[in-house]
Amino acid sequence: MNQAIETVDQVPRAQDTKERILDAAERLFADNGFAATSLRQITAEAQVNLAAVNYHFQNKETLIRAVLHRRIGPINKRRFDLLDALEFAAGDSGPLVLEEVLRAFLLPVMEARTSCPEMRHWPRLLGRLYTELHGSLMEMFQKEMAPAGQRFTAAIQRAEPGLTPEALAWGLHFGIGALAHFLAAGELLRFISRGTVDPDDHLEALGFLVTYMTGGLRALRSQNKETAQ
Amino acid sequence: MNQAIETVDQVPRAQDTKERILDAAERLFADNGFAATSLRQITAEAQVNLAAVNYHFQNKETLIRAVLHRRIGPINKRRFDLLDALEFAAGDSGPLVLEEVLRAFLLPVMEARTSCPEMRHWPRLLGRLYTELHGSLMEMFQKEMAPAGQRFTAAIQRAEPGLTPEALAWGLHFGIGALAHFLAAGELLRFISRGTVDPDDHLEALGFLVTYMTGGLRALRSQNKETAQ
DNA sequence: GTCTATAGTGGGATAGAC
DNA sequence: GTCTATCCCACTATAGAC
Repeated sequence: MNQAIETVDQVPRAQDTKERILDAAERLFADNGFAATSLRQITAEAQVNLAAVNYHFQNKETLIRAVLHRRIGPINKRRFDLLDALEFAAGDSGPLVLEEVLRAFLLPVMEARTSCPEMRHWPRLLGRLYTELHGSLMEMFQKEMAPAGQRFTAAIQRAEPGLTPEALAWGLHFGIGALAHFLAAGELLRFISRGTVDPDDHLEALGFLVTYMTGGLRALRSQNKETAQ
Repeated sequence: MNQAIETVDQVPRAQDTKERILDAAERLFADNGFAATSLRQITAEAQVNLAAVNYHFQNKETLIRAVLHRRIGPINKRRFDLLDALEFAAGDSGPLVLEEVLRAFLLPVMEARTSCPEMRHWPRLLGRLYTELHGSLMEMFQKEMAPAGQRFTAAIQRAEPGLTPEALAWGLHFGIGALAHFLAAGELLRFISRGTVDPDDHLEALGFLVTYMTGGLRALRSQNKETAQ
């Protein structure tokens, strides 16, 4: 009742304009990509005036930046919480388990789609990000991801000491690619599996991806031992 | 000498207009993506009149289709030749080696960049393809890739009989993602590895990717055994 | 088959009233 | 902060001369 006092007849304006723009942009960018989404589509979906975009954000690039920035922090916060718990449990000298480290990295992205509603577009958005962004946007993203990259690189290193830094970089890159491709083009999986796999079951996907990445990284570690002579 | 008789002062017109458009489009699509590349850029680079595009191809979508179609055949031909050789060597009942099957699938794409000049943009183009194409274009690509998909799925199945069809689909999907991400965003690898890895060395990449995919698929096979009870 | 010219559309951005 | 109206630009596609 209370909440209605100030918003009678304002149903479509319940949220702040700025946030409504971000919400609409997030969904459209995720579904259609950055280049293919026009500001007009965004303002139409947000039920907001076209000029509002240029008022609240200077231009389209800054809007993209804002859309990404809003989500990166919470996702990485969750990652760090999970990794903190693993490291605490392992103590100063105990071992870290590769599967669990990878799960801590991947779970926040996977669960985003289902757990909290306002996060549900992030996975697809992330999938698009890697192939569509260039220049300053990519640099901005790399800067925001650098701390997570460093902490998880170190954790994987600790879990699998046999991995050289080069092999770890390759493995991480391949894993991110597998993740991004699944998030952006999960529907292909329906085709590949002839309908027997449901790509919308993200927890199942998490299990398969953790297994796959673990196997891939351990194989890179073993190969390295062999060629080390 | 002979070849100059008819082409004096025709240096920029040495090639057929249609093919020059395809060449320019291929490079620009690979570098900037499909949506972000304009027909004007293409005709400018091809040193061809703007209207020529709509004369030789009806519209932009058909041009994209033609660019893709021109390369898929030869790549898959090479794949089949390599797989034929493996299957011949293995005979009717002998085993296939997973590493070799994957190498037969990946080598033609990797070597495309370096071996024959006119193929050098295909890898990046392929990387873009999976995340940028929709609807009819994606269907067309799937249709052209279906035979290769079926043959290699069967070969992997033969190499690793323990893999369930579902696990194989997941593994293949992840592997394609790793490949596409490497091809489209290889520069990220420089960043992740802090400059110690050169993503332009495609033969090195092939080795790492074969190892990674092999390890991932074998891990999926083992996991399946465990959960089979 | 190749060109010029242009139609027709939709985009990002802004000026200026309210 | 919000709106209308509009500028200016780039794009795809086509018409029609040569």
